[in-house]
Amino acid sequence: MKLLESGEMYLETILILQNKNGAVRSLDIAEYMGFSKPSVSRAMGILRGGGYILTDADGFITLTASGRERAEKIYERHTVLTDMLISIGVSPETAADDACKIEHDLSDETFNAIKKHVREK
Amino acid sequence: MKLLESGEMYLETILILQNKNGAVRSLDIAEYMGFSKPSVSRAMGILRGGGYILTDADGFITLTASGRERAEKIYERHTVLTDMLISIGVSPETAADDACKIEHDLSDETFNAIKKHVREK
DNA sequence: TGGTTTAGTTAGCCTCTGCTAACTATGATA
DNA sequence: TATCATAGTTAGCAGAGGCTAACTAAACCA
Repeated sequence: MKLLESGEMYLETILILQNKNGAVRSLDIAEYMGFSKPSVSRAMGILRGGGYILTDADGFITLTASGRERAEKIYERHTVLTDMLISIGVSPETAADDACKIEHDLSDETFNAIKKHVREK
Repeated sequence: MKLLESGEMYLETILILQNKNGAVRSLDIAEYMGFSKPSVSRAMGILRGGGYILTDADGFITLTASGRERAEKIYERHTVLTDMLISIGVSPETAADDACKIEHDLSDETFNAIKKHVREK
């Protein structure tokens, strides 16, 4: 099952909320992302179907191993790209916004080159 | 009228083909982008409606002033981003592919910071 | 003149990913 | 107990942007 950009955004959000609050519910995700409950509900169904998350009887959501791996990959991209942009003079807010937009699009080759470049500065 | 990412890709392609061949028809665009004729036909209708292109009686397509401005802006982003990625060690082909994906997403602030950074190296 | 190729359009389908409206199920409270 | 709030789901709409099938219209050729 191929995970699209929106799926990656949801996984990343789950990881962020999990690190911040411990437990994550659909409604937290909806509030954080500014999306409606049904949008999140459907997305969770897709992520569940793809084996990226588990939902317990009380509606609490956890990442599976593959979900966590994917979420952490995207989150790493987010932080590295944001830092890189800030380091060349972009304002923190814009840097985070733009990192968010491009973190899903870059090839591994390009991302690794950027990461290496940032480290060597 | 708001131009979306796909519209920018079409405008950029028209500019590239115009610079390469002089005259541009829908079919050239379809072939270059790997899209079907109807997809291009509809996109040209939208660009025409937005005042970005003109089509003459023989089906030849030209950019209006605003279309050219927009196309050149994107094309500049494409070349600057590609060069930047190559300069940090990304292979030319991957650099062009990734530039193509992110050229539409970056804010002006971020793009200008990247451009400045490339020039100062 | 009649058939084929070429270019473009029209109609309509599909997927993705937002949305609202309305339902269900559960738990708390008056 | 009856009501209300909270969380999630279901049904169905919208728009962007691909697609195929099938049509039109012009040009070219035997």
